[in-house]
Amino acid sequence: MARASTTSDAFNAVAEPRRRDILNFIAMQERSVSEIVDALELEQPSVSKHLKVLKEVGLVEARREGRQMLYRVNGSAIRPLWEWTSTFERMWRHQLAKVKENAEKKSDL
Amino acid sequence: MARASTTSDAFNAVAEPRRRDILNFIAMQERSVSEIVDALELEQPSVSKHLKVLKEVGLVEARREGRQMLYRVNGSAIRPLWEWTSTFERMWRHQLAKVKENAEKKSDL
DNA sequence: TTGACATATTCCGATATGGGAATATATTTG
DNA sequence: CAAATATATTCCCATATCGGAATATGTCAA
Repeated sequence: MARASTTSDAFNAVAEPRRRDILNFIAMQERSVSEIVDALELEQPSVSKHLKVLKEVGLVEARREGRQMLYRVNGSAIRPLWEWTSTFERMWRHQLAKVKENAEKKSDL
Repeated sequence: MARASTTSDAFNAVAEPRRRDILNFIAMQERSVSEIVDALELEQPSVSKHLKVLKEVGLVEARREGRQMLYRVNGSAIRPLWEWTSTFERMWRHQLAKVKENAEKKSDL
């Protein structure tokens, strides 16, 4: 076997930095392909290919308007990622809390 | 160019489902390699290789105890992932709120 | 030292990748 | 219809991957 396909799930799709850039750029507002091309300074075919991957895993949706295709983020598709990371974020906070606790103990000496 | 290396960052490292399984398993308690092998029913070399990737990106840390190596999660290394996904989680909640709002408007008719 | 146990590394092969270049498709306009 | 604009697809290739199998390294115990 080789590495899992980029379209196998959201985790694999967002592993590519350019795809995260695209998602960031269209997060607040739907954007056409050429707007993405201009903003991120990527080749148009490259952007279309990345969008295809994002669409296959449900991270973006698109609608046509004239000759343009307008892409928008489907926030809910990132949910599994957020949920998974959140369990570790809790750990991270606990660790911080412990460090703080210890620091306060020391300062009591 | 090909796909970015799995060791290029946490996003790529975590794209592999088995590596997430490993992180989940050792999240609450540090574990030896053989405990991971037994729990996840993977080959030992496979586990060692996955752990190496996770270690290279700082997602796990290890210490030796006798012949065993005990691995633990470094929660803070998942932070960037959590932060990135959080921005979209906010969007997701907004969308939900809108849906709810509309549903309430309708029920007022 | 030798053997047993625990883990890490190396070599292999099939596979999917992302960028570049070229081209195809779709839509509007004249 | 033809030309122009916007986007999508295809082909090629260098590269990194994951699993499997075999082997190497490290540590303890007798």
